[in-house]
Amino acid sequence: MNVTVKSLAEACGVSRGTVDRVLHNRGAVKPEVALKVKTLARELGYVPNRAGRALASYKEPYKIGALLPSIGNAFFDGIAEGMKSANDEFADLGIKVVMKNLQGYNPKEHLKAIDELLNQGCKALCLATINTEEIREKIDYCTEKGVHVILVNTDVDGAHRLCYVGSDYIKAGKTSAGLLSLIAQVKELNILIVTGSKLMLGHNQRILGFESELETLNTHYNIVATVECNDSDILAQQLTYKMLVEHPEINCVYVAGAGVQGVGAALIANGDLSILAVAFDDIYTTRELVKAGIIKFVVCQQPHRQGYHAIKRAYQALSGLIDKNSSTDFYTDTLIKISSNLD
Amino acid sequence: MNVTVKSLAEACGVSRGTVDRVLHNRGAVKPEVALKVKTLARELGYVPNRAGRALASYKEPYKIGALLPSIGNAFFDGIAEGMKSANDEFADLGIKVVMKNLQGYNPKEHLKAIDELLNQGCKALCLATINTEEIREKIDYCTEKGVHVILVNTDVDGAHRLCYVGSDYIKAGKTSAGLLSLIAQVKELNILIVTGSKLMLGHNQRILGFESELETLNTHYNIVATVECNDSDILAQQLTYKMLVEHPEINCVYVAGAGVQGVGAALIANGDLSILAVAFDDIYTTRELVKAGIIKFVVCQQPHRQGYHAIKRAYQALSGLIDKNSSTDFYTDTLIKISSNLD
DNA sequence: TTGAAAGCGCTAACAT
DNA sequence: ATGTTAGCGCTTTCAA
Repeated sequence: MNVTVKSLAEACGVSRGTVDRVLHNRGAVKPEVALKVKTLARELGYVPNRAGRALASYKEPYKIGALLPSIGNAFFDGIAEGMKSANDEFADLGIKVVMKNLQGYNPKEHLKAIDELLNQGCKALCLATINTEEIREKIDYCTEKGVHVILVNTDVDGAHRLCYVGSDYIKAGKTSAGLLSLIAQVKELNILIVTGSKLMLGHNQRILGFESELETLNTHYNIVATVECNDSDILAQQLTYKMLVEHPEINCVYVAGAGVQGVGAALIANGDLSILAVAFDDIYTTRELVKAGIIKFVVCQQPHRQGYHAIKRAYQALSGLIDKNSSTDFYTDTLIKISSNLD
Repeated sequence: MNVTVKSLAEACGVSRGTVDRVLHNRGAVKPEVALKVKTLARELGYVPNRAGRALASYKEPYKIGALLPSIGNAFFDGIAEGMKSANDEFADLGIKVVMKNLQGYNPKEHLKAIDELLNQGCKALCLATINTEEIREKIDYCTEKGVHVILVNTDVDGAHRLCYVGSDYIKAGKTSAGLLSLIAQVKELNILIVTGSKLMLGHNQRILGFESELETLNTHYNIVATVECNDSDILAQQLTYKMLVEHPEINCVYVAGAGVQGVGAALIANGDLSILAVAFDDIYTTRELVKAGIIKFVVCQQPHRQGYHAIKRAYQALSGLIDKNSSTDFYTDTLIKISSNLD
């Protein structure tokens, strides 16, 4: 038989109410009693029973706030869907997900959105946000207040968060380089890198991993140029086309961020199908380019699973099943997709 | 507010006990009353609350039986681990997984093992078993008795089961062909197929998918020979080596089943590193061959996730959250692994 | 500062 | 054949 609040209370010689107060740090308990309960809980290996908790908190589900810069960015659809299915699955265990959708990466708006989620009474947050000082401070503040913070898809340097759930961007870059080396039939790869933004940690890491693996594998390569398209398809198309014309030696295009559709358009306009173009993530427009053979393969990061898992982690934290110590980062698989295994 | 047993009982004008009897088909209810409860339950959209159920059945967890032919086959380790983590995760929701491990594919032993699980009182079964008539009948019998059957990793033709959880073998074969076509630098692929057994549905489907995709892609190919190694490394090594010597034109080896290590040994002995060898699943020995460049890539099927999901489905069925109609087959992702993304 | 008790949804034993 | 009730583990409110 497992350790329950009741048995723990008996073991401590106090009432269940007192045990509950101690376990949830809501004060009004003599320090020495609190200590006794805490140590005994650890020793006896008390683990809260989810069913009991869910039932008791049924009238007032715990709110989990989710923030996604999803407006106008199809990639986040998958994450949002994953969050939704987790919400449905865990609803009867006493949680409720509150979604907040933003457009783009304006720090002020992100801060405001987080505050709104807090004001709505969210006891846990799943955030896909930006890597700035103010945001980091806000996250630390939440953690201090006892609000569990899970960072989804993009991490924030040095923030005190429960865990990160998302892609391993370095590994994704390496994988891309590995497969490129396998399929390349040229003496030397003359590479054009099209990145989203040099301020985006993930994009930089994809480039880092890419180059490091090319070196590990002794693949002969040469970065002809690196251009920044701000995740805009139009800009991506213009820049790519310009570079292809100016540098006819380019035989490989590496798209590290969004703007894939724009790059595809430039490649089609340019007309040289032997150029090895590779990219990330399988949103609809990218899939079409892979099917058409314009892009040889994409490396993907399971957005649905990221969303699902972020909410699951939040739920587990709220149920007392995990804490800072027992919750490691969760990296989704690095998936290679070619036309034969798209969806 | 959701519809509960209590509110449903009120709506029907009967007691909670009667509603419970109807929902669990344990008789002693007037047919007309039963009908009323059933229709009203559907109309009002009654969904059982897991927390309540878990709590009520806490003393006597529902048993889920799992059967794996895992002895001496490292591939099944991943599935077993997945089952174990699902067991841990759902334990406090009122289930308990009973594992049964067998060696090989002896129908008599499989039938006996299933009977033992039934005798131990399992209310749901997760089976990785064989595609024979007797087994199919046994599965149908279980289903008739109200025991939920989930087939894991390999399906059984025409069996009345709740669902299948596992790989899409056809797609795996296609994916293998697709990537092979991408990396091949020869005019024509002269292929040696090494399969596990022609009696194994999955192996056959991998070959079917493989050939069909090669044709779709207009890849020039020629099947030099197909040999059967009975999933034995020793046999695989002998047969492969013999074929490589007899047919020096072979420039590609397609390993559809187990015995990968044996094929690797033959390739090493043969010494021609330009031969494109591809295989399935990333057990330890296979991983080493990929890292060494002997095997160019493997196509994998997420065994951990299969085990986890099979148990989860069983739990959902036992909780009344899914039934035959609402439970579709679950296909795991078709993962391409090269040396750069082998975890 | 602490204890006692009610109640969440469901099941099963018991009563009618 | 049907209704009633206790109790699973936990939280929270009220009482002391």
